[in-house]
Amino acid sequence: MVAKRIQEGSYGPDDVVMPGDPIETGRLEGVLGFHLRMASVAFYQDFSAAMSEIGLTQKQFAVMELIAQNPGSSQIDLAAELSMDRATMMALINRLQDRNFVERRPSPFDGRRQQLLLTDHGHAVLAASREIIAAHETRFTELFTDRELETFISFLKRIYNSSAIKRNSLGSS
Amino acid sequence: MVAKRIQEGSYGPDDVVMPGDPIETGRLEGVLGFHLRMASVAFYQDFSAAMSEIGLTQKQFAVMELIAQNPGSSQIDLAAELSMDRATMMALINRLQDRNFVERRPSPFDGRRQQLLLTDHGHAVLAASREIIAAHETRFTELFTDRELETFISFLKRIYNSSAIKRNSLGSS
DNA sequence: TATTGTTATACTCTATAACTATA
DNA sequence: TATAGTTATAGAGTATAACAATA
Repeated sequence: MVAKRIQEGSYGPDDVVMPGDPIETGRLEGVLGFHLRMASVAFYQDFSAAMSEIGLTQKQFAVMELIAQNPGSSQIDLAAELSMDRATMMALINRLQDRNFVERRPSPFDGRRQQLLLTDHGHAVLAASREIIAAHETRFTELFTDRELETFISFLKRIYNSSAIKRNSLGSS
Repeated sequence: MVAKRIQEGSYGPDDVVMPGDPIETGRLEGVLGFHLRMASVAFYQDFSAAMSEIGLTQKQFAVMELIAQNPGSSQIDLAAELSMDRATMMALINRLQDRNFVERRPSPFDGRRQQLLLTDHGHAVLAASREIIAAHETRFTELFTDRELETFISFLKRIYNSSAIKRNSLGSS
């Protein structure tokens, strides 16, 4: 390690780390959002590697599970459930439709809506995905006891069910 | 609610959800990765809203904190620390450099490397960001006791420090 | 007027591949 | 040969704005 006598704008040769020095996380160590993001990235990377053959992303898989569980639901419904934008969901569904995983049908109840349904192919892909994802999940859940996992998930839910976002958002237009 | 008698490929009018029906998460309820992603999205959205004026992303902020803590470190060092790709880090640093937050200097120790440093402006922006982010963090951390928070962070670290990714990855080329 | 879908646009993150310079 | 940076390219998520059709 090298002594760091850092003052803004004045770095001398002795003030910088040397090649090979370990990176110190410093202030980030106490930042919940940082650890959450790192964990999310780790999960994402393992998911992507596991699903590389099928080629579904986490969001796409979640959407297909939701459509399977709630056939006939609309893009707006799913977007709201996943905290996504309308236009983002539109693009996501387009990709799933292009691959013949998902079908749009005009809603008989509301002319503005489209019912979303899985195709036969979509059901088959979802079934195959579930197996791969079960193994992927296990690689992480095995790091915890059942009780820890329950606590962990309750903490995560506390984050995304909180009203922090609404309190902070400006309501949009 | 509507009875669902779902069989693959055969949906009748009574097999679908009605407009207004709540979306059920179904199988996703037991998927750790789903809850982790939802929490991460909630954090991300609050972060973005809070930082809209400054316009730093979570990753950009983390990189600036790491450079502040480890002046002179290289893109490769930071990329490895944050589980990012070389090219991704390159693009990220380019953006920070274009905004005059970060400076690249040829390393005196290794001709292949560039030392990364914050500019004076970068230090000022980082200081302002820290205050905003402290408020953002509090909106979530106040949902937990100190002890819960400690447990929560230890769980998240267990995820991203695990060897699950390496075990699953194909080693790349 | 409000809602849903749609289209267009733009930025960021992510990753791969290939190239250059250096070790 | 391996490493660090660089460039080009591409796909995905994210968001905003604007428009059409419908409620």
